[in-house]
Amino acid sequence: MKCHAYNMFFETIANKTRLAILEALQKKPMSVTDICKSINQEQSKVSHNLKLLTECHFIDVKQKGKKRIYSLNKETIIPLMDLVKKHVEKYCSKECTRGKR
Amino acid sequence: MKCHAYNMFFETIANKTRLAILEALQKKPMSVTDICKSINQEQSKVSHNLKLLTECHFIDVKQKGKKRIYSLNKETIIPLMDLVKKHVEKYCSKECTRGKR
DNA sequence: ATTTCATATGAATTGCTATTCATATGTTAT
DNA sequence: ATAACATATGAATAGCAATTCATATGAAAT
Repeated sequence: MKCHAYNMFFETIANKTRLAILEALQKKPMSVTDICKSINQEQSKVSHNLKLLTECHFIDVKQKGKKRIYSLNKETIIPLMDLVKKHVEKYCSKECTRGKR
Repeated sequence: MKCHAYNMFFETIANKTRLAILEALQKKPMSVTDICKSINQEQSKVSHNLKLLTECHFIDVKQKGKKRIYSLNKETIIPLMDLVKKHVEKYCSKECTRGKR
């Protein structure tokens, strides 16, 4: 197992802001400004996190006028989220043993 | 999306030590001591991390004599790792753009 | 009952990541 | 060329998780 790559994969996805971005992009591709509005977060914060998501190839960008349109890499993210959903539904449905850490 | 549960799922798995434990348990169920030897880490560190993995139902325990045998929840972890493996092979094969953060 | 082996746990500290703020860069229209 | 909009980036700080160390708990053997 390429442990470093795996670790980076999970570390990148294991973040409230980045998860919110990924969720937002499931609906449709969006510009940075739109993402900010959609998840109600500050622009520089969003940009920093978009960078990490892009580097991990969870999302793609293309320039469109002065905007940069980010879109989801559905091939990976959708099945991944499905897996997690199943797990969460099975084990965390009622009460989650553990609170926020 | 139950964002908190998703976040906890990923945060729990996004850790060098815990990934190593999960990998070790893919071979076979093991006691704490065996895990320590297998991944070459200290006992209290391993125990703390086993707790988190257990709370997320990534692993199970059963008592056997004075040992506690931990085993992998293969139903979730194996397909998950397969997904990540594919992604990593596709996008991170040669050079990973990004170094350790 | 006590010792030994096995594991868990609490609390302090270390270490790292996320956010923030200020500013730079890039793109288009005028 | 300059202004206005859109996004990216660097650096400092804030915030949180990981590790460590000491110790407690638990199980079985003597």
